[in-house]
Amino acid sequence: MKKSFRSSCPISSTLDLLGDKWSLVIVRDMLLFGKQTFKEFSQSQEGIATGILASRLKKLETFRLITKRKLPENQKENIYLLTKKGVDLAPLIVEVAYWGDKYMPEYNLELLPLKGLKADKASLIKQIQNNYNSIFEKTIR
Amino acid sequence: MKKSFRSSCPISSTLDLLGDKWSLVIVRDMLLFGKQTFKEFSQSQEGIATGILASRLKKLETFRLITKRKLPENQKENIYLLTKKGVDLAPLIVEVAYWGDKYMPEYNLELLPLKGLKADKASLIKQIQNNYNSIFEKTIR
DNA sequence: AGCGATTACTTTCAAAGTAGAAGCAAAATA
DNA sequence: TATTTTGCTTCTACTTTGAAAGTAATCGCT
Repeated sequence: MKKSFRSSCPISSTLDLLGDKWSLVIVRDMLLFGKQTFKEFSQSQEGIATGILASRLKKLETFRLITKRKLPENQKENIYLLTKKGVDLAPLIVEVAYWGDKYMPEYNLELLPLKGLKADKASLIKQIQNNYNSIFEKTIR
Repeated sequence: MKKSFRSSCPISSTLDLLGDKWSLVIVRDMLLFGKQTFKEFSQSQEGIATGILASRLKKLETFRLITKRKLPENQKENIYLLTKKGVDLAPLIVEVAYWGDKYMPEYNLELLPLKGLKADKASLIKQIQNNYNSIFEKTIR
């Protein structure tokens, strides 16, 4: 895994970390679809290869956007959860979704969790984050 | 140039187009630093290779995020300008900058055009877009 | 008009990254 | 105990990237 950053610019540094085709898709699946396990991620619409999925999960864990743990009642599955650093990507993801929905309509028809909520961006972000936090609570306790 | 999209999700489709390490750096340079020519882009802090720069400009032009033209008084330089579709990436870029500034402080020390403007995100976006529009007007007329 | 410098690329090629398939060990289930 | 599930790793082919060098058109100077 490469860990070098091209410059001291926060934009290019963020792109060094997340600027690939898969990292934010994984975060999307966690934040909007509540996915938590390797298997769930590997079944995304986009069809991520398991090797790439493994390397991306490792990178996100290394940079503390997600945590990996096992639940006491299940020693087989790993549970991946977003940290605050990861949940704080919600505004960025929402902006990506808005721009994509506006400018790539030929390819995008439905993104279920965001439907009918376009009026108020700030409350949409809040709702996504609150929803994730309740999933998080439900999972770890 | 690949033109295929993995799914009908606006997030993954946007990442198919812009999810690489360079496209948004070029948009940043146009939007925040007013860069307009191949030479100016090739002199970014991050040191983009000319081959990659050429391919990214072509892609951005193909998808109509930027336009390429020559000014009557200079047949040598190409002038690249953002379209509305490109300027509308301002909110996304601002979110990337905010997240990076918050979570990668060890690498990011200054991004000049955004300094001291963190209080009000919406007006920052507006200011960036208005500023770009005035650069645009100044250039083409 | 001639000449070197500048600009905007293109080409080349090795290195790195990606994608798909198969393999495998540990844990859970039958 | 045998089979399935889960979470990977490994393998191989293919694609993309990055650094350097090359090229053609235009410009600026004399």
